[in-house]
Amino acid sequence: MPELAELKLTADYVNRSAKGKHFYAVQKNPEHKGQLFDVPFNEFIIHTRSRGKELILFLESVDNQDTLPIRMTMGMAGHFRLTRTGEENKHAHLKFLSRDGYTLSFVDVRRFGKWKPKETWSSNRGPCPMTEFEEFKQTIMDNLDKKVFDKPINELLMDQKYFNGIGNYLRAEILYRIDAYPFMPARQMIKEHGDQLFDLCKTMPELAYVRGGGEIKDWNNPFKTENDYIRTTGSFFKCYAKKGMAQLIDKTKRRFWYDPKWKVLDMNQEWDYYSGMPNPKAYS
DNA sequence: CGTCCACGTCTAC
DNA sequence: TAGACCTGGACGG
Repeated sequence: MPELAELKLTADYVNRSAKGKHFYAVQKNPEHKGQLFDVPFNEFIIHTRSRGKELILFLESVDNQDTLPIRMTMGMAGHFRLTRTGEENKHAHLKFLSRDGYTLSFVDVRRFGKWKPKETWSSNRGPCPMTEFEEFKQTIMDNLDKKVFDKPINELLMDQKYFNGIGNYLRAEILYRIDAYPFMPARQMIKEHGDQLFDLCKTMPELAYVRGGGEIKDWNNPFKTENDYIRTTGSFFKCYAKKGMAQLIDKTKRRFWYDPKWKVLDMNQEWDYYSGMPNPKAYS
């Protein structure tokens, strides 16, 4: 999915696709459980912004100043596609029809993506590490005494309240680049390697963004040019799903990829005898 | 055919 | 802290 970089690429795609178009209708696939809503305008334009793993579509009336925001998340596979009207993808669940015969569709095979009209950014998600870097750092520093920072850093990185936009591949790529035990308590990691950790929470999504979404299977940056391929030779991924890396299923049932030098050999031991570091289980 | 796996949340015991 | 929510691709028999 869409993690931070893909959300930003999705926003770029929507802005570019909708540019100059006037839309007049919204349709929902009845299969989808999402809310059907009316757009109270005869004609509207669409623009969008992303923040972490959220995106807001702004439907703006052509006739007056009214705007209807739609808050969205992309789930595991959601994205937008512009097609000729009538040629929409089988899994297009929310469609905006334009006067010149095109449809901007929200396509989502697994239907984990969601939308909610009249809503803007969720209060339970923190600032975007890429576009609101100072606020992102400050929010964490202001809350460092909270109990949630006792959790191992590899688990806390998935917490959208503090790391909005970081997902399963980004946490692996971020922690792989820090020479420290990836299961240590988050507070300790932030105290000892905070500057590097914060920087990586910004630069890894930036790198994935310029490389067109981390080159993840099923996600292709529609704007990628031949020059981008040349400029970005080599995979973005050094750790996630790479042969030779260590992996384990974490407490939340997600697969965590990490440097085998920190390999946990016995999940039942409080201290890992190979790395000499505390076993992640000791913190769960 | 079957089982496992996937870039993420949600909510119900 | 299990499951629930979904489809489809990879791979095994």
